[in-house]
Amino acid sequence: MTEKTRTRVGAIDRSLQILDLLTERHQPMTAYDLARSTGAPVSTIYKLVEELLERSMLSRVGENGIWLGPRLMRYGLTYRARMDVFAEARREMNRLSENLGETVQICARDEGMMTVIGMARASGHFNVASDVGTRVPLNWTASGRLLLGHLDDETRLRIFTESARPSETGQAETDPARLSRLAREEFEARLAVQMSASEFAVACIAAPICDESGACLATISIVLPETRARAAYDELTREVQNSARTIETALGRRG
Amino acid sequence: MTEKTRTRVGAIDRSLQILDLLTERHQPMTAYDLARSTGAPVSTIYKLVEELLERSMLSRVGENGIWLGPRLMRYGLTYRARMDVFAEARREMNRLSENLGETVQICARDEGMMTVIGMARASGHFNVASDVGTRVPLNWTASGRLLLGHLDDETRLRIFTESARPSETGQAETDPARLSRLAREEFEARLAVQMSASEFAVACIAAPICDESGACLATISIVLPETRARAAYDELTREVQNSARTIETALGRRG
DNA sequence: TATTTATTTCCATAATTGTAGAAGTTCTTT
DNA sequence: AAAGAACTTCTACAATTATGGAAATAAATA
Repeated sequence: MTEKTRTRVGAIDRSLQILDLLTERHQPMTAYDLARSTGAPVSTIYKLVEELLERSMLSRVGENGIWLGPRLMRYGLTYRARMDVFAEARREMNRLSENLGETVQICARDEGMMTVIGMARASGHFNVASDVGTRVPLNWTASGRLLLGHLDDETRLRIFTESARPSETGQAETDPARLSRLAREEFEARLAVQMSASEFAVACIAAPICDESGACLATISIVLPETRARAAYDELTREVQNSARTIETALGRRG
Repeated sequence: MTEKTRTRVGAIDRSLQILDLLTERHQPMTAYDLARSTGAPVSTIYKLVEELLERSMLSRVGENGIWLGPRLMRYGLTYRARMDVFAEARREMNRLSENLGETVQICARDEGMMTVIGMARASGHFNVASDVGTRVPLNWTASGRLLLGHLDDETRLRIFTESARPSETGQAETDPARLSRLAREEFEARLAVQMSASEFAVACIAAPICDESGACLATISIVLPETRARAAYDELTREVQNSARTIETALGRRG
C-alpha cells in the first residue's frame, strides 16, 4: 500500500503546476491549454484558474489569456528586498568594524524584543558585546528604540507598554510614553546613542536601516567602552550613519 | 441563509493569508505566531507551512522563523520580465529622465492599488518620489486614475468604490463618481496632471501606455516640484506623451 | 457543409484535507 | 522548583473539493 493510486492532486500543487507552466513558457496561456499541459481535468483547471484570478495570483490578458498575477510580483519584491538588505548589511558591518577597529552589530526586531542577528568583533581585547542570537527587550537598547521609530504613535506606545521591562542594571527607561517619544525623535535623527544602560561603562551608537517604504528593518550599531565613545563621538556617529545610508542606497540603485 | 457558517478555509486562502502576513510585516514569523495572527488552528498552519516549505514557497530562517521562499521571487521576476512593455518603458524612462533632468516613474495596477515598478531618479537632490515597490490606492495619483481609463464606466466605478481611500495629506479625491469621470477624461486626453495631492508641493505629470487592444498597461510619469512643473508645463506634457507613444509603437513591432 | 478542435460551464460523488482536541517539548517567568 | 507560555506533533472525522463525465458554443479545418 505504499504505492497508492494517486487519484487527486491538491489545490496547492495544481496551482504551482499552473504557475510553473506560465513561468517556463514566459507567455500567457489559455485555461484549456493549461489543462492539457498539466494533464489535469479541464473542470479542475477552470475552477482553480477562476479562484486564482480572483486573488490576483493570475491575471487575464486579452480575450482568454491567463498570465501570472501582480500579487506574485509583490511577494517576489518583498522576498528579494529582505535578502538584499541583510547581505548588504553584513558586508557593510564587516567593513565598518575593520575601519574603526570596533565591534559592530546588526540587530532586528522580533515582536517586543530585539535580536542581535549579526556581529563583527573588534580584533582588540575589549569584549562586552552580546553574541549573535541575544534577545533583549526593546527598551534596553538604542537599537531597540530605533526599530520602532517608523511605527505610528499608538503602535509604538502599545508595544512598549506590553514589552518594556526593567533592565538588570536598572538603568533602562521603562515608561512607555517617554520611550515612545524618544524612539520617534531618534528615528527621525537617524541616530540613537546610549551610554551605560544595559551594561556599565558600555556605549552603543546605532543608526536605522530602512526599506523603501521607510520601515526600519534593522539597525547597525557600534558597541564600545564609554570612554572611547565620548572621545570620538562625532566620527563614530557619522560613520555609523554613513554605513546605514550605504546599505539603503545599495538597494535603491537596483533595476 | 446568505450568511453561512464558514467552517473551513481552503488551502489557497490559508496560504495567501500566510504570504500576506509575511509581506506586511516585512520579517519572518514563527509558525505559531502565524497561526495566532491568522486566527487559524495551529495544526492547520503547521501542516500548511510544512507543505509550502517543501515547495519553496516559504523558507526557514534561523531556528523557527518562517519567511517567503525563493520560488516567489522566480514568479515575480517572470511576471515583470514578460511585461515587455516594461523593458521598452524602462529604456524610455531613462532617456526621458536624462533629457529633462527630472525623476521619471513607471507604474502599473494591482487590483485597486497602483505600484511603482520602475524609476529613474534625477541626478539632482530633489527627492520626493516613492521608491520601486511602493503601493498606493489608485485614487491617490494621476497614474492611478489613468490605469483605469480604458475600462467601462461600470467597472471603473466599482473599482473606485471598493478601493478609494483618503490619502495621508487628505487631498486626494475619494468620490467614486468624480474619480471615474476624471479617469476617463484624462485617459482620453492621454494626459493626467496632479499637483500636491499625495505629497505637498509635488507635481506628477503622467501619460498612459496602452497595448494594441487599447488597455492601459502602465503609465509613465514625471515627478517634480510643483514650481518647476508649472514653469515648463507645455514641454513636460509633450515629452511625457511622446515617451508613452514611443513605447507603444516599439511594441507594435513585436510578434 | 461536415468534422474536428478549442473553449467554457455544470453536476454528483468519492477522496482528500482542514480542523478540533489533546498531549508532548522547550523556553520563560515566578 | 513550579507554573506558565510558546512551540510542535499527532489522530480521527466531518467538511470541502478535485474529479469524471457530459453538454454546449465557438473557432478552425477538412
